[in-house]
Amino acid sequence: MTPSERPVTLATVAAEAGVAVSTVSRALAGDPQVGAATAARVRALATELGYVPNVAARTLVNQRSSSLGLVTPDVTDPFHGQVVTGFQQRAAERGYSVILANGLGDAAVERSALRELAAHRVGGVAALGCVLDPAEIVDLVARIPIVLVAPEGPTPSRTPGRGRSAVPVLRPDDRAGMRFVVAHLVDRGYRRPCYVGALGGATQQLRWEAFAAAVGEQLMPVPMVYRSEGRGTQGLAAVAARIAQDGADVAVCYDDHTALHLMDALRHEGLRVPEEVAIVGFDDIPFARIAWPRLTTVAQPAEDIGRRCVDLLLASGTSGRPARSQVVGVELTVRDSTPPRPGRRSGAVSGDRRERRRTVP
Amino acid sequence: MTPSERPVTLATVAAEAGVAVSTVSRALAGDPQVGAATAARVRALATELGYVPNVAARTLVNQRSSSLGLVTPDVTDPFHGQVVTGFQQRAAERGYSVILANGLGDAAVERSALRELAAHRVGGVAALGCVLDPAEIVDLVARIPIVLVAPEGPTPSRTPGRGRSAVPVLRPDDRAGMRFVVAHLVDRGYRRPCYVGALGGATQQLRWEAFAAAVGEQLMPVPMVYRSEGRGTQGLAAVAARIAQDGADVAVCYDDHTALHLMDALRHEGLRVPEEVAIVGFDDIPFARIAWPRLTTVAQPAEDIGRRCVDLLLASGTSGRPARSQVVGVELTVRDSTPPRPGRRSGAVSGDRRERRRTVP
DNA sequence: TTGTATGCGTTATCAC
DNA sequence: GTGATAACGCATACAA
Repeated sequence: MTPSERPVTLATVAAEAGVAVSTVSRALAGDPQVGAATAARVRALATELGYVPNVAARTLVNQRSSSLGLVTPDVTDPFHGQVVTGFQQRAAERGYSVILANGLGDAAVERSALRELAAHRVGGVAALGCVLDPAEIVDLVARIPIVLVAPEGPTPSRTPGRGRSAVPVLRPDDRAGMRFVVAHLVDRGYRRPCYVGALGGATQQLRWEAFAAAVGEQLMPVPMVYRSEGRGTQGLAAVAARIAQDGADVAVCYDDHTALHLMDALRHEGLRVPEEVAIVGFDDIPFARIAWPRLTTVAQPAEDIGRRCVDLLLASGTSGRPARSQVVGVELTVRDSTPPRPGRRSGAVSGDRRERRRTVP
Repeated sequence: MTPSERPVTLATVAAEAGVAVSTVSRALAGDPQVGAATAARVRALATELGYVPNVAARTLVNQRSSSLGLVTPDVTDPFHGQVVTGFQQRAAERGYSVILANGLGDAAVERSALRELAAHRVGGVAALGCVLDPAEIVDLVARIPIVLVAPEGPTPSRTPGRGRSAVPVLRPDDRAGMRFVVAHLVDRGYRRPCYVGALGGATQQLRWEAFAAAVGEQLMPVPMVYRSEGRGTQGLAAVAARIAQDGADVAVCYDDHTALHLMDALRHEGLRVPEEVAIVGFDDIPFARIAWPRLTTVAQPAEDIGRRCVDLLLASGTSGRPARSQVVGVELTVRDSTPPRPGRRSGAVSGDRRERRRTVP
């Protein structure tokens, strides 16, 4: 209201109210020790003067900040965007701000992002799809609670879900997801599946392995694997051409983004989707639902993952112990990109949407 | 490296190096006044001890923080996501962190978000699609530089582009965009356009007005207007049904999100897109390119808008004057959702790759 | 070239 | 109940 030249602090309010700064601090903090009359007077004066607390000062004296750090490769990716939304919401609910840092999938950028967050003395850091070595990550953030979501860096020990590794990791249940997918494809009469993904990331590797294992369990023929180069449709043009040649009847993709681009590339190649080649994705991003054909995919609870990160971080901050790694449950969302294969008996499921769920320890 | 019990500060390094804190501070800041030898020794010691500067303390003494605030309705929206990415990148380039706050299109949430940013004493605030009254916004952030991107709140004065309003605003050039669209539609032989949007926002209103004006300039018949209720396909089902009834040959949509959902709804209604109803979007989000048919749309330079916000904010911070409002240029991206209308001569538009494929029911 | 001292705005620990 | 005061970690004007 009244635009004052100098910023209004506790001292300003104290002077105006004729009390000490400590009293103002207590009154504004809701300390029951202060008299009801003074408290009311001070509070009224504070709002009137437009007092706004200074978090920097507060952080300094409290030795702990009211912000959490979130590093993500790219907010533009819908899946990451949803995680960010969930993280942001839950953080706000618990009185925390969010400092967002993009890693861009680049080690150097991620490093400086983490350093920055460490400098902010944030109450915790969640890192999505980090390419850095987990060991280096814990080193960078020092003693700040951290949680890794589907890290892409080198895996320190291949004991997923069992022994407690030094750094807590959240991962979708790729095994279960791919089992759902393969069971669904068998049920719908598909016989020649192939897999489409890129190279490099740990998640890429794990997901492919999960698919291969599921295919083995169902005694399906060993699928072809196609590696896309770079993101976008152009990288998938070559893949589409080879799929057309090899005659796969369904392409299981690393994620929805790949799946949607593959659809586009396949059509460009003259193939009809899903009549000639069916498609399966992973993530269930919002656009999977309005693509044409609507995409059958494995749904990850993206926003929930974001929320869970906040809870883990805050719990870890108060307990002092690092959180435990978790496997996040997934569901199969059946849509129109995997119709029943003609000439095969399909399971007597008439509806087009069905969700199965399975929880994992 | 060496996990110390107490956090390592300037004092820690100073004690270890046998110099004063001020010397360490200067050495680490790259002050040429300190001796080369001491500087090197101090710097080595700092990294060895794992010293990380404390931004809270730095902010407190500098009276200005090295963070910028960004409030957005929802990061999940691809357009906003891209703006966030650009903002984030440019901020990092200039040594700033980004505090992200979701407004969720709710006045109360936005209010507390802005209050939070004010408490952080950020160096500037960019607000995307804020529903709050601009007057209240400037009041909330006090003397912090601010820029509004396509605000949805009540417009204080209808003098777009001319007189300097109190708060700087960035807006896409809806007029130009819609002129491009209508010219393109006329050229392709469309005669019965309609407009699909929602109610409420200022941007909604301005965009519709821009479209109506462009239609008038081209002497096209006055278009039907359909208002969708809520987001998503369900809200557009009724619209699709009425479009089928009324017989429009092209639907110009408020944004790509609406356009993509409308495509889905129209197909659900049994209409073929784009053969029976063509579609035009606005924004050019990444998925516009891989939708089927690929979406003709007006491209906004989303990431550039984000970057520009940072520059405006920082310039405003140093100059002390608020930035000037700007109109952001847009381009028409012609894809497959607006093919030449059969039976009409279409202008010999060359250079646009267009791919016509048969529709699969 | 380096050290000393002060203050940034808050909270917390004392005394009154 | 309330007031004075000491930190918190850092940058800087000033002294040496």
